[in-house]
Amino acid sequence: MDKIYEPKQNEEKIYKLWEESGFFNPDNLKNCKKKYVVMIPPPNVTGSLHMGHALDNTIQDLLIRFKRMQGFQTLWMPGTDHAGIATQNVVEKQLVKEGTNRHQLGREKFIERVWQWVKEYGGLIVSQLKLLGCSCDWSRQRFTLDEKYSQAVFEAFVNYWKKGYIYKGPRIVNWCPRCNSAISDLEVKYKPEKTKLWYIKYPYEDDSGYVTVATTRPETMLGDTAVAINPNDERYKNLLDKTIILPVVNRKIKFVADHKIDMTFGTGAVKITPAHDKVDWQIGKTNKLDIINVIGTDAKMTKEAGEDFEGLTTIEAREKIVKLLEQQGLLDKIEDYEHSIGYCDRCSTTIEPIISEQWFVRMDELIKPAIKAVKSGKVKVVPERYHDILINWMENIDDWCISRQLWWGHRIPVYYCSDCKSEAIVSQTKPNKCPHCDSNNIIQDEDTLDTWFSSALWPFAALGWPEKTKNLKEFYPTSFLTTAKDIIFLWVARMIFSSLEFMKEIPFETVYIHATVLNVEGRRMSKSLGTGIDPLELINKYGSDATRFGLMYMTNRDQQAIKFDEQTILACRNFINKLWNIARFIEMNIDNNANLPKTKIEPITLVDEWILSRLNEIISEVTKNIDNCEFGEAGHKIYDFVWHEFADWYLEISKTQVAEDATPEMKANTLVILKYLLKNILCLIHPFAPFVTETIYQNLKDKINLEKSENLLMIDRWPKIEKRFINEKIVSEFEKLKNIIAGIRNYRTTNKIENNKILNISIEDRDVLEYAKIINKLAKVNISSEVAEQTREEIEIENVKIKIRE
RNA sequence: GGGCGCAUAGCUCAGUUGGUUAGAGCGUUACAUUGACAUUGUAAAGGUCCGAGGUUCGAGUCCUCGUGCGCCCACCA
Repeated sequence: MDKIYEPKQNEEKIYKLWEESGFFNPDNLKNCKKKYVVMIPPPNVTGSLHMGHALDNTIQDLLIRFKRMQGFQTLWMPGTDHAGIATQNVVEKQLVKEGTNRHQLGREKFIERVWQWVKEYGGLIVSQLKLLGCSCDWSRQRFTLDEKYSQAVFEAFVNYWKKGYIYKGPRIVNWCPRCNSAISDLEVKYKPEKTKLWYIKYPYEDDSGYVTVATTRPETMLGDTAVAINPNDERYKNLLDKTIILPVVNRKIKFVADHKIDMTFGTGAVKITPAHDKVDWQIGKTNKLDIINVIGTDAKMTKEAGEDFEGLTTIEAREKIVKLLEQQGLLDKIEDYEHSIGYCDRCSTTIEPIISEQWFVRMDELIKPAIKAVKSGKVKVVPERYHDILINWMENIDDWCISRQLWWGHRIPVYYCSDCKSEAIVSQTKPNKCPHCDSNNIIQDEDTLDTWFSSALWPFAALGWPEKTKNLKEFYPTSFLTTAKDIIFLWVARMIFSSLEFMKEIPFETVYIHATVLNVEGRRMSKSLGTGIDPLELINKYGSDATRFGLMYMTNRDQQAIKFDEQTILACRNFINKLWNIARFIEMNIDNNANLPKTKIEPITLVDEWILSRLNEIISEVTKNIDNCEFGEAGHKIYDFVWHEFADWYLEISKTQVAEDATPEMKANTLVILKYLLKNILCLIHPFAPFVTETIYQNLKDKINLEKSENLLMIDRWPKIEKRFINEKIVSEFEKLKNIIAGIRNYRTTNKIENNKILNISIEDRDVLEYAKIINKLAKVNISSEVAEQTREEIEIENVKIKIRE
């Protein structure tokens, strides 16, 4: 074994060894009593490993390896997501570079192009997960646009349709003019922006005055069809019957009363544009107002906006209208104002609320069992605080807009007859002819489904649903899911209700929402801002194990953010190396004493008993910590125990126990304990740092195993707690000895005693004298029990008098 | 507007049900180098536990208010 552990020389080799062993695949794990299943949050096929993935997947691999060693039949199901908008965007950008676009290419050719891209680059994230050491069952890997998976998606759609949950209709949606598609509420990100609040006078028809409305978007007034006030507002109570003349357009509009109106904002009177504002749309609906679309899908003013405005951008129209109002003396005042404007999560284009025909899933019925499952704790949410957040969202859920005007994705399985124009035909496959008129002039709906519609089915569709596959039967429901908090609603909630709908069963028992990895300044890691740290660089620099261990070391169960500090990874790299050298030291001692085979553990000395007790306490605590998602705590305990108890104390003291003057019995016993400790430590560390532990194990398995064991550490048994070794009294007694040694060391330093000088001291305490050999070695002293005649100084540690002689 | 989280050493964080002298890693300082490891060892310095009030024999820990930072949700015209 080399002096220093070199990750690069071992990681690839070891990963190959694991893969070839077949034990990532649960079918090859024999004699398992229970199952443990984790579905990977399928990364976007366009993705490249970032810090969030590194954390997310380290947690999953840690648990899978932990459970596998505990004898569970473990399945970690991998896959990638076709990621509608993201992937389409990537390929569209390529096309722009080539001087063309998707419309020139046409739908079919474009999709072909995307598939080509996926085949060429889609495997990147998977190869990166392997570098991280992920023990997924790659033989089961799925892609959300696989043929079989697509069938599941269509099955789900048809199912919802048959139950009356799916409807198509005009509704106000968040429209991204760049993507040329509707997006769901969850895909809109809001940013505060400084703007103006324009106060506009709307005159009454009878010339008796005017009502002033305040707006941030004067251009939308072209589509106004009412002015709303709060029914309790005294100021407007007697004006409700008045007819208003909408300036510029000169349309007659009326007052409506609605409780949604905040009397304290602006003038308490609000212009209502049902076609271009969500609230207005709702008010329009309850009051049966006309809808006038003045902004088109290209974010430009439409024909309905009038010929003076048609074709203008919203900003141009705004300027023109403000000018007109000013000329007509209808602009009351302009105030500075700050409010939030919505942007497309994918491309940061300003969202335009417009009315369009979209497909929706009615949520009121579907969500009920999901709420129940979470409330009852059948699905356990960790950390606890997300429980209420999730419930609250589910209880206030809106219908889900599932159609996207994209080409890359699952095309909506709805067909229309071009001849008889009868109602839509919903079918998993394209019908040969129209059931009404027998025409074979059938066309499919142009839209595709929201990517999250398919991801929502992941826990069971990836296992083969709707077919009753062996996989589905064996591995559903799953055990654990972990993900970032930003997709709790987008994904987690939707998996829960989809699973309850189609499987009549929860998708996972526990969902763990881990922290977000921020940089050390507490900012979001972002590629475009250059504030990110690339986990692959860390793996390259410090090794996969150090990266994993470091990430776990800084993760606390309930924390919401991790301020990522590279120093921790460095510290963990050193820890990995420490472990390596512990193994080297033990190997050296085994080799030096090859003539002393022994397999029974019989602690002789206090230190023996102490380390055995401590190890078993640590095993017990770490096991509990991991089961409770307390990965950081488990990591700290392992780190501290291995380095600062086992290496610093036991290993140092063991040197006296295997020294030449030690009895063969003492030597043999010490060796057994060293082997036992090393084996157990390797097991404990393996889920955190699989490569180095497996490397050491492959080097030393024949030397350190006390009983029959597996060829791979990966499938070896998780340490069993040996209660007989736990002894608190011994531990506190050893603590006393440690303190005495530390006290003498401290005396040496503060008195500037040269490092290589052996200090003569006397101790009369008989209990302490028993450990004279150890104290002599570790504190560089020479203890004598005789009463000292010449004493330079007397110190007292732990009630033990220590006389320092010349 | 509603909700959640955080604030402890120069930096990143632990601190369990309130209980002696508040801990760790990194960094800093001093000393140590041929037998596991300098990616090391030993020791040290370093803290008004954000502020104010309260409960208590006792508060980093519990309560109230405030300040600063971060996050989420919402129909902020």
